Amino acid sequence: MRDRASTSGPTGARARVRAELTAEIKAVARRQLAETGPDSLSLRAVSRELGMVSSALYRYFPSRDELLTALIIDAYRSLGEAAEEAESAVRRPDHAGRFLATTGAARSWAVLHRHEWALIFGSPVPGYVAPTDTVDPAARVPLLLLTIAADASEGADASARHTKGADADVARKSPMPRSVHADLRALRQQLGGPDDHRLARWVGAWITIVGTISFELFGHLDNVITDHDAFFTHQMRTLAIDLGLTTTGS
Amino acid sequence: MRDRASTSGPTGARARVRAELTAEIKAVARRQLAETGPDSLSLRAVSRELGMVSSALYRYFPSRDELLTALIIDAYRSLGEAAEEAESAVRRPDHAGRFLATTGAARSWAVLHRHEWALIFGSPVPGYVAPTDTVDPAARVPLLLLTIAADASEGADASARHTKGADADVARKSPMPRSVHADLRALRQQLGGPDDHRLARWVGAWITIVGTISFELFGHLDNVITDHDAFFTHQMRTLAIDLGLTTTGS
DNA sequence: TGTACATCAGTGAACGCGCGTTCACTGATGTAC
DNA sequence: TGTACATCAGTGAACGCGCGTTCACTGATGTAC
Repeated sequence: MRDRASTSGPTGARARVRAELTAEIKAVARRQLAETGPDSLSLRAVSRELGMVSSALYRYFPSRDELLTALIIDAYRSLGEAAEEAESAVRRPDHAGRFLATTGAARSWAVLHRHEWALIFGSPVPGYVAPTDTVDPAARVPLLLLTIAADASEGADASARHTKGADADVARKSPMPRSVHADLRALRQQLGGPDDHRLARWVGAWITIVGTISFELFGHLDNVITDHDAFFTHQMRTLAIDLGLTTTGS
Repeated sequence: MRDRASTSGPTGARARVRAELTAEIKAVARRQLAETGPDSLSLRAVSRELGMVSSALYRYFPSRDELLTALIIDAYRSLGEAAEEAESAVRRPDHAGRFLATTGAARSWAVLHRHEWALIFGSPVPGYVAPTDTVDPAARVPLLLLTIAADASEGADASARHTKGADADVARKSPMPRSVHADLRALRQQLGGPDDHRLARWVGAWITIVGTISFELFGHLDNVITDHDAFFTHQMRTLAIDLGLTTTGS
């Protein structure tokens, strides 16, 4: 299975085998996750499938929680990659297209990795506390959306100067409390992004995207909507409209 | 604790005591849920807290799953009541107010009953299949929202005839696939509601409401937004605007 | 190139725990006459 | 009103299962000289 006869890596053969087995453990755990759900993911079951004794896993992960953390980080990474790849295939000025590609890729990934989605966006696993290393991978898709937001609002600002479009935009702002302004300002200092009202809309959009995918995956669309795919796309198109995204750019 | 000395009910004292204990079991289970989460809710732990032997619970619930089902139904009911009560306190023509009261009440309920919220809107419990009795209670808040939608779109139709508002409305429609039309038609036949484009927006709104509450409760707002309450209200105001809701009616 | 020692992967048994569910049982409470 | 029987709540032991984690151990693989 694992061939240690191939070219010796820079860190030595032992280290390479170790990395491979670590990956294999995660792969098996991911597969089992796909059948059960985070709470019932068991080290013993994973070791059984690997043909090892359960205690052997402790050479690779100091505890069950650490394995969970590794899976969470991998899930965020995998989701982020899928979204980025889909988004990068769309021509830059097509803001709406980039948005739809991103959200569509996120949903497709979620449908293909239901329990991994549940692991990162579902109910928190009781007793498990996510360490800080999960923060960066978690921000990947939101960051991607913010780049679209930035590109789109540049265009909007330019065109607003000589159209009546700006009026409609202002009319669709709701009053924003000081505390929200402060939170958004802090957020913009970290990640960038457009002005507070637009930023709030984009944060809301991200929440809606996650919510729409979860709603479907957690079964709440059953017996209500049959064509989940078409429904999702329609919702995202509507969301794109509300975000003021266009297909051709400014 | 349970006094069987009071006036004998219509179904006999034994039945009354039985009903009381059933309620007590659910109450304890609910309390334990608040500490752990659905997966780790254990019949043995519940019986322990009640000072009974674990097998005694089987006089009241034929299995753990049935207890879970009872809790789910109760949760939907409790949420529905909270939302309806809040909504009914707002004067009828204030559509935006009714919307904000409903969503605010839903969030407040969720914050107060985090794990019950997770039970109904979080990741599905592995192996558990929700029976059909949960459908009606689950539809309560969505139905309430639809009554607001109906009232609001009546007003909108009336005013659209002699303002330019209708144009803006049309501009904010995205093309809708046949399959989605069909699904929405079926939905309207069951529950009523406005035309397909508006109905799609309201279904989307319900999904966004649930998603926004879950996003907060499941910890994804942590380290990003400090004032959760103000943030939620702002998001809902924005949503109300996108739904075309006004404060005074037509 | 060869030997001596240190490192590390994997074993197997054990600890101590919890779980859902079944079953034959004891008493107490209700019901019919 | 009083007795005889049926109903039902709750008991306690048991079945069979799974779990995370620790620990002393055996061998194999790598490293330093």
